[in-house]
Amino acid sequence: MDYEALSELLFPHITKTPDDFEEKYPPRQLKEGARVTRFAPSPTGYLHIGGLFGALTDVMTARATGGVSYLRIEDTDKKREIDDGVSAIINGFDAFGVGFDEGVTGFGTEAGDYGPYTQSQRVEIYQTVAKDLVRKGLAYPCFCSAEELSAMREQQEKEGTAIWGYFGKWAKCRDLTFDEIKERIDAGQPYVLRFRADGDENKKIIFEDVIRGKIEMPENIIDEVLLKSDGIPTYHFAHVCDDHFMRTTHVIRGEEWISSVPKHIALFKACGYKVPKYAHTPQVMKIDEEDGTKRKLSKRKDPEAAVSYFVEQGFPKESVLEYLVTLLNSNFEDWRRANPKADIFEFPFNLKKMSASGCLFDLVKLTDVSKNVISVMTAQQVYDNVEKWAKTYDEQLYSLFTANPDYAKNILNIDRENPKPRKDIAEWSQVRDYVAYFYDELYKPDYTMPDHITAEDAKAILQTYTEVYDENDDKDAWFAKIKEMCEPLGFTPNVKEYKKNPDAWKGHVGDVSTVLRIAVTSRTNTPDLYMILKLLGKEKVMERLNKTIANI
RNA sequence: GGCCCGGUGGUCAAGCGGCUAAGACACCGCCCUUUCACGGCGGUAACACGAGUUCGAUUCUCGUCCGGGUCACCA
Repeated sequence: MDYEALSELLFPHITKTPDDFEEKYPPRQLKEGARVTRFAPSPTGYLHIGGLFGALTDVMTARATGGVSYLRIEDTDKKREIDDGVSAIINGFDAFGVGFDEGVTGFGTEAGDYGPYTQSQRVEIYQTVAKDLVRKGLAYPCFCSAEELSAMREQQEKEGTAIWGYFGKWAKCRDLTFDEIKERIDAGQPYVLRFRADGDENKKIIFEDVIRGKIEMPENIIDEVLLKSDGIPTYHFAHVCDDHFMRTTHVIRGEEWISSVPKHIALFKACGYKVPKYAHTPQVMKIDEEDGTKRKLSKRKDPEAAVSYFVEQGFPKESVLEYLVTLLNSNFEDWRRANPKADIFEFPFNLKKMSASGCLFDLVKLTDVSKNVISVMTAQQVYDNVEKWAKTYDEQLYSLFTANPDYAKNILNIDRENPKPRKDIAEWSQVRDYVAYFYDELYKPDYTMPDHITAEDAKAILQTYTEVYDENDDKDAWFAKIKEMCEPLGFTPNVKEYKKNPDAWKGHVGDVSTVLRIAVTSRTNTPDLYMILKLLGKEKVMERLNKTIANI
């Protein structure tokens, strides 16, 4: 077989050689140990939490080693592609402040010297490499139809062959003569380009996965499709060409790719390229509500898998990132305690410390992380975040806040500057309820008093308070007045005294405060009541006290 | 079915041949406290199972079981 002639027959339009691209994309000049990583999604839907998880792994690996991370769009399957797939990905990352050093940066824009970073624009590269492979006798055209292929597969299942696929005696087009090929091509018969595998199924290939250690698998014997009938590469071939010419050092991807590593290594070797290091990450799972089993988060079944879910719920981006990094490297939480103010991307992330087993996405833990994140924000930061969130997700809250930003900030600042700030808020969507009693528009009065307080006592407490209430009191004076009220009403100002002798009193100062609290906020639990009264102002406080007295 | 990955408390996880088997979240109790929250202290709770190697296995090997992945002109 004259492979040279075959390569010209198949790729008459390709005039470049792989060397031209070697020159165009020279090895990167980076310091020792710097890693080049990439996140390579296909634009088939919204960005989901697993994607964020993977991208974070790429970006943090590059940052921690002084390397480069880039975003490559794998749009080689036009059937599955959706219209705004690329923007969904870009916007998703933007929303979470995850930035790549190179690659696609927006619709039709990109940065970096190793582009284009969109596979559909790299067809010349793939075909140049493919032509070279044909010239070397390492690839051949295959004219088998989809029907023939599925018939082959059925036959293999029936015969119980250990391996399914296009190989050995099943590879009907493997040894076609030049004339046979030419005849079919001239007849316009469609074909794919297949790799001529030379692996031995009885031999093992061993590679070192950065996360999992040694993995041993049978050599690849399948004549994998390199170029589809439209001349577009398959994932496998594009992966090899792109990660070579983009000079990727570490291929970080989901564990579903482990089984195709022998294929990829064989391809890298056939092309004469250095094999990159592989790191196969664990999958993010969830418990299936129906059967209670652990399973991979699914785009279709799990709305919370979409990154937009967290945006809608109002989780700050920092919270989601912090939580995800605790999943990535469990020593992150220790680092965070030691470096409470540091930027998350300064964390010395280590791929090797990643767990190999799949982890459940734990919303409860996220909530805890988020409360901590929000608790150290300033009132201004919280306000800005809430304003931005509410603008799209809670119009009423937005207009209440923006009508009087200072009032809102003062509310959000209650107890916030304490050495140990409160941790009430995990998601911005909770703010509405948190501030409800500060706004008449949101306030739902509820005059229910605790069971052990009679209506008469509650009325007496409130009546007395209206008489002594002075909005100019400082906190000490204010509380002193409440204590003074106690004894004449049959309550003790001393909680310990009450516990010692509960039968002697109707209750203690805490109960008096509770009545007051309920009258003003309709809640038994609130932050500092003094500040609440202060912010509400005399007029509104008196109004609520009187209404409560009238309605108990 | 073949091949591969994984399996430490409810969850995330340290641990790499000898430990009373860390820590975080959740849960429970106590303390602090005008409520709640915060904070402090304490508690319940785990090495899937069976062989083997070894003086000694959570750690190494094999098998079983369970969970996951993969075997497309999808990525």
